[in-house]
Amino acid sequence: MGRLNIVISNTSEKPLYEQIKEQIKSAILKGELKNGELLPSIRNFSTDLKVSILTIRRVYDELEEEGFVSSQAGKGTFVLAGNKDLIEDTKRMLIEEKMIEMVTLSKTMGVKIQNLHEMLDIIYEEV
Amino acid sequence: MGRLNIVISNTSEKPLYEQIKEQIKSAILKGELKNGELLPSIRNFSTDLKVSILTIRRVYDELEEEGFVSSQAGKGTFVLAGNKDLIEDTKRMLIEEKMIEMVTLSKTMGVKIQNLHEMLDIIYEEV
Amino acid sequence: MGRLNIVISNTSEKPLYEQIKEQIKSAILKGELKNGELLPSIRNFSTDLKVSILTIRRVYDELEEEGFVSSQAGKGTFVLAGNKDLIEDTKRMLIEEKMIEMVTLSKTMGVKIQNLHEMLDIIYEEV
Amino acid sequence: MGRLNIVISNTSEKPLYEQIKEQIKSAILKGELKNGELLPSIRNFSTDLKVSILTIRRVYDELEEEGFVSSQAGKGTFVLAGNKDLIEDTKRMLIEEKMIEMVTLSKTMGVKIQNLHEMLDIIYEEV
DNA sequence: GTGGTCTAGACCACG
DNA sequence: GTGGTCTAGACCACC
Repeated sequence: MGRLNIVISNTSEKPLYEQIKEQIKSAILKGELKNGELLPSIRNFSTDLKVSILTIRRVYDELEEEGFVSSQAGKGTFVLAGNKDLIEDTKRMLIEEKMIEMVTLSKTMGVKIQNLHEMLDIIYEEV
Repeated sequence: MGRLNIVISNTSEKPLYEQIKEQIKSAILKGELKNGELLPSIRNFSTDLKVSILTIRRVYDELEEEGFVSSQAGKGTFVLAGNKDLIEDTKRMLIEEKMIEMVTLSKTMGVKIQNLHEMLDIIYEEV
Repeated sequence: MGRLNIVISNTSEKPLYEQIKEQIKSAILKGELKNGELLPSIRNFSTDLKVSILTIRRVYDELEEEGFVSSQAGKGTFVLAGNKDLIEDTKRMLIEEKMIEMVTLSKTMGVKIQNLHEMLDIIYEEV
Repeated sequence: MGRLNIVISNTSEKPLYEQIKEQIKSAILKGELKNGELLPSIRNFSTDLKVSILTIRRVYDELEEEGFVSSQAGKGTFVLAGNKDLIEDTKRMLIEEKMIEMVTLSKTMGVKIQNLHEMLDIIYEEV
């Protein structure tokens, strides 16, 4: 399968299942995980990541609900990256969401659009 | 005192104390609450907002810890907006934080800086 | 609260969480549970129904996801029946779904529409 | 033999054996498979459909149990469509089952019989 | 008190 | 082997 490096932070305030879920989703969106690829079995994955089976199950359940994977009893859990629209829409949606938060905050504080463009250039270089 | 309209949403997933705290902080950053202004007493405030006294106490405690207000026994809780650096730094920090999140996400998805500038203009108009 | 009689069948092939979920949803759709009503706490409910806490949690989680209830830490789980469109759409959708299954089956077996109308009248009287 | 086009969906949530079984049963009920016809051998069938021999064995076993086929060691598996009553009863039973589900649901939601007749006409046209 | 998250097991149907 | 469901506990933040 494609590379799948999951990093779990115990100090993060985010739930484990959400951290794992986001990283898998991100790997699909970035194209690192391709259509039809088999994800690790629930048991193996939970052993590798040292988390409960239920945590991984929740990850797979929610990813399936959102249309990114398909789980089949007796077979495993597969990546569904065939739906290009879903992939692209999700990308744009995620970015827009963050940008709206930032712009809303900026406006309430009286920050001008020019300053934001400048900040954007600087930050895009740095990160 | 300056304008201080607190809106509490029971359907929000954010804790009550955080909603209240953010709105007070925002009012200070926007300059609606000026240096030295007296905030409502814990008792009055909790009555007005129909929340527990403990909730307001937590709000004031955390705001004091962050340096935005000062509580003095027997006198009340005052706004500390005199420290211009704190105010400006806090503004920039909050915005930068959001922008870094967004840019990081965009880069992992291969979105170009031009597209972000375009999105920024559009969203700045809309929100 | 409104009446909330949950009947669990251990012999049903349906998962427990689905049986419970459907009965709550049905009670909301029938108007037996009104907007704003407080559902039993997860702990009490699981004790009453003699099922695991996790099972009830899953019920509430999915009902929240579908927009029928709202859970708030420290407060409880409330009925959201205010959205009339959601309620009516859900009703029609559920019935349509079943009817499409039936009609599809009937057509593949060469059953005429007249026969279906007759069966419908008979069954509507009986059940 | 009569026409026997089996379509297997890997994304369906239904077990493979059930998908295959239903399609054979449906072909018998529709008259596409006639009395006495020889079904493919377990070995050939499993090769054609690219499924396990165990899966086909289960299909034939259950169909035999329900009286739709007869397996004879050394000869093969034959369609039993001679029993007209079984065929017709099965048809009506399957449809009735679905219709009862739908009507029960409709009644609990206060839907009138007229509306059901109207929906029936519309759906019969569309599907 | 409440829900939100997590663990460490288990049994089942399916392939 | 796989995922689907379920149990019986636990700790946390919030109110």
